[in-house]
Amino acid sequence: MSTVIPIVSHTLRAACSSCSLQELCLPAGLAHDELERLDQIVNKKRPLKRGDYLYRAGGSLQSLYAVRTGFFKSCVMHDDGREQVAGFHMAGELLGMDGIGSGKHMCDTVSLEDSEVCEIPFNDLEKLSRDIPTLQQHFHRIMSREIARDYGVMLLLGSMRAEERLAAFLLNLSQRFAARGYSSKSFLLRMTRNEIGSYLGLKLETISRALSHFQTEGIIAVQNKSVEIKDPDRLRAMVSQCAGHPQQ
Amino acid sequence: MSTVIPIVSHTLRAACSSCSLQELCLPAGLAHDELERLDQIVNKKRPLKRGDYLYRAGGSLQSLYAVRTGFFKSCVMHDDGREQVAGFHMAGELLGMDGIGSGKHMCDTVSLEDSEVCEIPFNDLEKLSRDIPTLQQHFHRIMSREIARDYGVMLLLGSMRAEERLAAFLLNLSQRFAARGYSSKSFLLRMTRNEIGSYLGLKLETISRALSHFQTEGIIAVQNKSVEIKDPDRLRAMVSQCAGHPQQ
DNA sequence: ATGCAGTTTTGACATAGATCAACCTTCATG
DNA sequence: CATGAAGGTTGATCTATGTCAAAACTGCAT
Repeated sequence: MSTVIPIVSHTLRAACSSCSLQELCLPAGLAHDELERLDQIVNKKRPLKRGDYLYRAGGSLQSLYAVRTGFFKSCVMHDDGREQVAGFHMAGELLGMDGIGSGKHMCDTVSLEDSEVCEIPFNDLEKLSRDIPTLQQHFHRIMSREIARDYGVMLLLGSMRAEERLAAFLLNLSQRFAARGYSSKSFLLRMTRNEIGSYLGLKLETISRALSHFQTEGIIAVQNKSVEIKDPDRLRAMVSQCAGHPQQ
Repeated sequence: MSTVIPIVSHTLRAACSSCSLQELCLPAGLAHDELERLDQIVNKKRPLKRGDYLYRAGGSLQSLYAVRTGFFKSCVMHDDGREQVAGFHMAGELLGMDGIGSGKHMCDTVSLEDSEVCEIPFNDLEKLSRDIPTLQQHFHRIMSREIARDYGVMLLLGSMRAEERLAAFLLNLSQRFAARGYSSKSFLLRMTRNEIGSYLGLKLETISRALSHFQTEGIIAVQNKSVEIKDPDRLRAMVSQCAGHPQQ
């Protein structure tokens, strides 16, 4: 008797209906039968290894992607090669929305650790969201929240000093881990100091110094990629009222 | 014979179908009968005077607004009162999309000159866009383009030097005026140096010095609010290849 | 285990842009 | 037309953060 090993294609039907990220992700709020219709259009992509590109700037946009596991960065690039990290993405977040307007991706999105994504063909999503108002509304909310997040980053880049920016960044990560059921106090930085710096508009040395400084102040404990937040209140205080906030 | 002066309510039906901004604005690409259905839900609001708020951060979001005439700024505010201009808006642009996610506006939007807007009740827009795929697609493109624009601002704030930022800003204004049929070479700055500085993450003195410098270089001519771009190529060159681009 | 490339830390020094201050210009208002 | 407030320009100085450099650490690949 021989065992038949089935040949699987690269993409498999995903199952939003049984996914633990349901409530964080695109399907949030859908009824059971609506979920099943969403399952019909969402594909699970083969896993990405660290360093793999999910998509590249300029490539034509066919699908959006939801992070199932892992961690990503999105980078916008200047003509001359300067690169800026525009965001970090974790489980449940939707990627690719910047490319809908032009039909082409506007940034590179790269896996920072072994990751898995669900692929959502965009035409199908538009079609389905005409039928399912809850889905339509939720998709609009997700896009809008991306705009609101971007405004926050502008505020950070435009009017906060180095240590405030880093404090805001750590608090933001902490919150997002908490929302996913991980510890808000203790987590791993999946990205390098250089990538943090790029995101925050600072140089890697500045990030390194600021982390060291937070540590000597007893606000956090860092060792390599691992961070423990010891005094979240002081972190929060740094962000909101940096004494008269002189800039630069 | 007495002339009867009709009492008009504050909001009147708008007429996208006969609006000259049609192709820049929400109705772009709609067929004639679809346009008429859009007209049914869009209201023209009473004019705003310079300094009037279109909406305030924290206020509940009921409608999006399309700029019909005039000029606006959007400001995000920090807890401690620091304020950052997140964008400037001109005719044909859609405002308020940042608030859909939370149901509350995330920024203040203020008229910088006497202006008029069309009000688009958001629930009606969602409903109508389920019926009119072209409208749905176009709305998605508009939101996406706002995200893409924000990425551009992040790049600017995170990795460009003062004069590059200002050059990019002037070119962006120039382009947008051109798209509306105005001169791309010669226009008025509707905002103060302080507001430009806030948007670009710089101080007003820096803006003033950079403008003066561009002028002595023969790249532009400035007098108060009026700008003439004399050498757009050099402006473009400043943005894309600032010699090895050391940062700050 | 060993070596090597990439990452991080830390120090010394340089500088872009902030801050402070004085003065000038423009424009709205009585 | 006079007056004052807001906005803009310019100079002198300060400082946060960038730049450069060296050394230490980490972890993958032989």
